[in-house]
Amino acid sequence: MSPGHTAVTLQALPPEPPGPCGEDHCGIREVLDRIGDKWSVLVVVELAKGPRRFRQLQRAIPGISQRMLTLTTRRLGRDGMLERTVFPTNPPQVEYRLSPMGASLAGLVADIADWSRDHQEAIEASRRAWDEEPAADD
Amino acid sequence: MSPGHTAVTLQALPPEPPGPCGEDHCGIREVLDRIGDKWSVLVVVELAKGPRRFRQLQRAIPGISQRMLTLTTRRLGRDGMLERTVFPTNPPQVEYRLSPMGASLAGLVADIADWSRDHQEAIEASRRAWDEEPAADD
DNA sequence: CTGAATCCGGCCAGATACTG
DNA sequence: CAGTATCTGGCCGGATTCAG
Repeated sequence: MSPGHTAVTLQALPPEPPGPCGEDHCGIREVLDRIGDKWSVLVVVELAKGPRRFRQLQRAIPGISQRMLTLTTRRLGRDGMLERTVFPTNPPQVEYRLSPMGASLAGLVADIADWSRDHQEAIEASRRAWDEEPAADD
Repeated sequence: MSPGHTAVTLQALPPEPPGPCGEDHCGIREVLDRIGDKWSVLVVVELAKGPRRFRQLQRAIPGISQRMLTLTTRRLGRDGMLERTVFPTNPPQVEYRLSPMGASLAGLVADIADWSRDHQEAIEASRRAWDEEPAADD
């Protein structure tokens, strides 16, 4: 992608794809893309407990791969949710900690967690009822 | 996948896959799987304004396909977030409206939207800074 | 230890056509 | 109008390997 590259004859691929952003859900998409993925929430929750190093994070989050942890921390860093500090030791150590905005996000995640807990049983009950009687549209 | 199939000689693939559910983020995953996907939030936001019919929803949410709207409403219905009412008219009409729990979820989504609005600019600024100077690890 | 790079399989979403 | 069925491509996530 050369930056100085201006609209050739590429039959102008739709510049504005499907922008369902007309009223009150504009920034939601971006935030949900961040916290909605598989691992970001877990990283945020873990970092809310205090600064962690790369390996520490990986051990604290069972099942995450190095690749996914790298991508997740990078994206969170790009969005300003966490700060990365490199200690030029040997072996190298990198510390991750939530930025103020990241801490704020952690609070939001905590709210979601509370809501989840409060409704978890109701949701599971609803699913069971739905799965058992397919003809019952509630 | 035959159900009566017990551990052959497949060098025992880990029976407990990746259960990162040990402390406070148990039900979060399920809720995020619901509101984290591409369309559910938009459907909830739209239904928060009042009951809608299928076609109405689709028109209110640019870019969603029939298939995705069907799947989204079905999943939300299975989780008890909305109720479906069929009017045996001609042509048939189906009305969707948020259940009490769905309305509660809408409140949560509103909180997320508020947070998103409050931090949208900061996030974009962070991204711009990140994208322009790759060497700056903040 | 902390990453980057590559390959690859599965799942999800979009497009399309068909039914009641 | 309200859905279902099928095909298909893309993206994401996991495993592995290489580098600083």
